This record gives sequence, C-alpha cells and structure tokens, in this order.
Amino acid sequence: MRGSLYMARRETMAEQERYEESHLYRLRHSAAHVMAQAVLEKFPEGKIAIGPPIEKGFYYDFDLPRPLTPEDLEEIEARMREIIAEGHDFVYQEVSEEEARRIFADQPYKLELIDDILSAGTDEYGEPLEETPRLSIYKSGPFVDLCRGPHVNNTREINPDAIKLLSVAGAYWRGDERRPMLQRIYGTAWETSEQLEQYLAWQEEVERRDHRKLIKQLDLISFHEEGGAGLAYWHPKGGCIRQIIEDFWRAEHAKGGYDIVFSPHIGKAELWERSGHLDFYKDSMYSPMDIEGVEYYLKPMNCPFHILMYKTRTRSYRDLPLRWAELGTVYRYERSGVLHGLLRVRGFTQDDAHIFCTPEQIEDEILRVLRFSLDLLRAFGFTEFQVYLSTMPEKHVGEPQRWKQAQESLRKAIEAEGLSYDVDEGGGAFYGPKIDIHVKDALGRTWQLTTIQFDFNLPERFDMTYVGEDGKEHRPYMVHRALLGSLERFFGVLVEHYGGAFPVWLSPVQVVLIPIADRHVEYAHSVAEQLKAEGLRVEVDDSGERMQAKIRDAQMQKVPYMLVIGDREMEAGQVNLRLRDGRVPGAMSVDAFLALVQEAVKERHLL
RNA sequence: GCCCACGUAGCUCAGUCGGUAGAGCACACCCUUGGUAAGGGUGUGGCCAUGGGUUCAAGUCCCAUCGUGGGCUCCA
Repeated sequence: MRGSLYMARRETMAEQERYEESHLYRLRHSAAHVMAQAVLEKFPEGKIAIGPPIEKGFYYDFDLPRPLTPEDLEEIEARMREIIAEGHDFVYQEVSEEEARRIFADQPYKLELIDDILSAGTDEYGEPLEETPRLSIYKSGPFVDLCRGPHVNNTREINPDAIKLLSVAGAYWRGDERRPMLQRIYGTAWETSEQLEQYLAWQEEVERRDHRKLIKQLDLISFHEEGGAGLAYWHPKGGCIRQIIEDFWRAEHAKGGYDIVFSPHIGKAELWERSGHLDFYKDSMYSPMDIEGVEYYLKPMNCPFHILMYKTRTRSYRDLPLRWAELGTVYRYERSGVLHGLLRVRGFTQDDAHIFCTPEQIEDEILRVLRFSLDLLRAFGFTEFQVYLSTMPEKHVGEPQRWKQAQESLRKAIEAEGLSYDVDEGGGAFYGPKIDIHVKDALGRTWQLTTIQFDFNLPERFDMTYVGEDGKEHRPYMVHRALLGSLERFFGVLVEHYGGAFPVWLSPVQVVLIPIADRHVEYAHSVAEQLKAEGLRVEVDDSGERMQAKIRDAQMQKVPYMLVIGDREMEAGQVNLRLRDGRVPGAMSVDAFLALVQEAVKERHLL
C-alpha cells in the first residue's frame, strides 16, 4: 500500500495479536474472498494465489490472462457490492487431502499450498504451523478457498459502502523473484463508510505531505535524470537546513563525548577483502575503479576506515572507550525499482559512529548511546518510539557467550530507559545483535532511523587489540551506530513529519518582511538588517506584487513569520506580525518580535 | 532487476480518429502603490525524455534505452 514500503512493517506483537482477533480483521479477510470471487467470475480461467488482511485493508494475488486496468477494478468493486448483497454465509469445513486436491484441481497455487501445509507444516502464508496440519476450506456462495479463516458469518456483514479497491501491483508468487509475477489487487475495508472516508482523507494527507513533492515546491532538493537516479542535489534552502542539522549534530556529539573524524570515499580492494565486504556485501557495492593498476572501491560503509585509524597505534584500556563519529557519505547499489525519493537513494551520508571499548564498559556505553539517540530524536520533534532488539541468528560469527553478554547489555539499556520493546529472535546481523529504534511521525506512521549494532566480526578480521590492565592484549568490543540513519532519509522523514512547515530553528527562511508599498521598502530592509544581525534568516519581499500576493507566496513557502510593514508600522517603528498558521498577533516593536523569535528558536518551537 | 502505468514550456497539466503544439502559474516589461492567501495588460519560452522503426504524414502506433510512480524483493 502506498507509503507502507518505508514504514515499519512490524507492529508490536501485542498490537498484531489484537488485530488478528478483531472483527475488522475477519471482515477484511472476507472482503478479500468476495473480491476473489468477483475476479474469478470475470476471468474464469484465472488462478488465485493468496489473499490476506493487511494493516489497513487486504489484498489478493491472481494469475490472470491479461493485465488489469483501473476500469477492471471499478467493475470488480461494483460486482463485490452485488455479491455482498446476495448474502452468502461463510462456511468452514475441514477436508481430507484428496478432497482438497479435487476441489483445487485447476488451481496450481492452491495445490502448492496444500503440499506445503502437509509436508513442510506451514500455513498458506508460509508461516510454520504448531499443531498437526489440517486442511480447511471456506465456502461463500460459489466461491471456495483454501483457508484457515476466520471470517465473518455472512457477506452481508461487510459494509458495501466501506470498501474500496485501491490499486493493482505486481507481486512475485511467494515473494520469490524466480517465481511467476502475479497481479495483486489492494483494497481497503472498514466497518463504516465514515471510517473509510477518514482513511481516504488520511491517505490524501499522506500525499499532501509527500516529501518528493515538498522538496520540489520548497526548492530544497532535486534529482536529475541526466545526473543519475537516486542521487540527491541539495539546493541552498535544503543545504541550509542540512547544515543546521549537521551543526546541531556535531555540537551534541561533542557534548556526548564523541570525537569527529573524516575518512576517504574510496579504498583499495584489499581493504574490502579484509573487512569481508567483498564477500558478503559486494552486491551492494559499485564496480571497482582502476588506479595505476590497483582496484579501488567506493565505500559502502565507513567502518574499515575507522578501524585503520584505530590501528595506527597501540591502544591501552586507558584510552577506551573511543567514540569516533563521522558524517560519512557512502554509496550503495540499489536496484532501480526500489529507489524512492530521499528515503531510498544510492548515495547518502550516514551519521555514523563507532565505539571501541572494553567488555566491562559495554553496558554503560550502550545505555549512553541509547539515551543520546532518544535525546537527539526528541530535539527534532519525535516523541514516540518503538524499540526492537534483534538477537543471534543461526548463521553467525563470534562466540555465543559474547553474543549473550552483548544482548544482555542491550536489553538492560532498554529496560533502564523504561522503554517497552519487542525481541526479534534470530533477527540480528551475522556479526552481532542490535537495537533498532522506529519513530512515530505526526501521521502515526513509523520509520526506522536509529540502529545500534554490535560487531564481533571486524575486530577479529582486523585483529584489533588493546592492552589491558594485565599488560596483555585483548580484543575490544565494537559498536556501530547511526542515530538519524542517513541525512537524506532523515530529511525526507522530517519533511513529511512537519509537512514542510519546519519548526523555526530549522526553517531556511524564518522571517519574510512584506512592505505594502514602495515607500516602505527601505524601512523593511533596515528592520531586516537588525534581525539578520541577531542571526535570523530573513528575506524582504520587495517585488512589485501586492501585499496579498506576497503573503500568499510566503504562506506557500511555509515561512513561519511574516512581518507586514505599512505607513502605521513605519511611523511607530514597529512590525505587524502574521504567523504561518494564519494567526495575526499584530503590531509590535522589533525588539518584542525578536524576543519572541529567539525564544521559539531556543525552545525549538514550531512557531 | 521484475510486473503495470507514466514522461508535452522552469512548475502543474490539456492535446479527439495519426494531419508538424495549448492553458494556468512562474519569468521579463508596462500600468497599478494596494492592510493579512493570487490586481490588470503585453511578451519570452517546447528537438513533445532519448534512440530506432511503421507511415505520404508520429506528441499520438511499435521496439529499445533513460527517468518517474504503484508494488514485489532488499535496506540507512
């Protein structure tokens, strides 16, 4: 569904369970069946795959003789309403293997599912089953589906005014790109038409806030066909915001005990071999370049460089922890189809850091990073977080006992912060466990930004050591962390969170002065100079437009403060304030306005 | 990468059945000097994404490439 690709898929376990037991869930599942019936009536030779409820609706995958058009969707939707009105009961029935195979004899995808359920013990979505496999079907009218349910009792329980088919998309059978490409119809279904309306209005709001539109409208960032896909160009206003973010980030890191480092953009193949990237990450790296007969690669990560710096001298336990941060620009190959505005690009700058410490220090360090991260995110206006702890996967490097210690320190840190979290068993990288933090934006969508990862692999590969109290060499712990994630993605999320109306401290233009007539221009400039001298970002709209048009322009650029200046203001040495949200506090002295803005900047207020 | 759709002026979009391009905004100039979301006029601006093909004739039909969108998969 639109936008969901970059949102966190996982809801918390509790939410997920609640949803699966809800009436809404059954209703959507039932709507999917009704849709499949409508599609099969239209394409009797069509093959059906799977059709589950999803977060805000449902989908069903089909193998059809021709691509579906928007007109087809309308037709199918209309037919769904008729089917609903026909009032079919949803009838559950357990069937034997033979029966099932007979019923779905001309449905190859269902036959494959039957095989899987019986042999591999998985359900129709490929998830493992706990009990002994049982085959069941649901009938509604002429439509029969291999299905575990649950469903509503009768199609009439589906509100015909609260369903809508949304889009058609390609989807591989079982998500495997070697399998056939199916056509997936996405739909949404609700209890009432009001809820549907509400959902559609929410969708419109999502579109209004789409960062891809806003970065263009607000002249922040562009992409260029002739420059290459997935490569962002930061215009002066976008650059202004980025610089504010970076300056703030650097200042906070200095306070947080980090040192700032810089590293090159390319490195020898030898380095990437040693780090293992050419083994396990090559698919994401660009082709090497030849420099005097030696292969060099553009960096997809910063870690090997930081390790080289670590190894320039013998490190003592007294030196640790080292916290080295870098706004490191990396390049990763992404398949063309996955690029998406600023949220998925090929070149981006990570707010990266590596922490090298002793095993004794690790717990404190993790807690420290976690706190630091939450504080940083809060400063940008995010207040709700979801935390995920990912543990040791089957394929891993490093001793289980180190993993255990690492996981424990992660868990303790999360608990010390009083955060609730979900554990993703076996979801860690092969080189270490991790904490991911997802933030909730103004529209309630979640985005993964922060990742804090242990790395048991690189210290081994590079034979990193420090001299302990005992005078012997020890292996340091290494933690890799990115808090904002990447500046590109973070910026995209920020734009959508604020709908382009940034808080004052981040606004590229904080104040626009609007002289009413030409005779007010000079005074407007003198006020502008005063404000600029105080460090504000100010523009004077001295174009020949009328005041109304100037206000409109400033509104559309989402400038927080507009100062209208006419005869009255000039005479009294004042400014007349209008806010971006439409409020008009009115005339005040320049000093009073200044105090107001400075307060808003300092407190990082919206206005 | 794969499936589907789309690509016309700086931006947002029209363009019928194939007959060699339109609007609004923006921009420039002129008139207007106006109190809280668009004053009026004139004008500039397009190798219809790129390359091939079909045709007497292609923005329009076909193929390829590049880019964008909705998804699949993957990730910061």
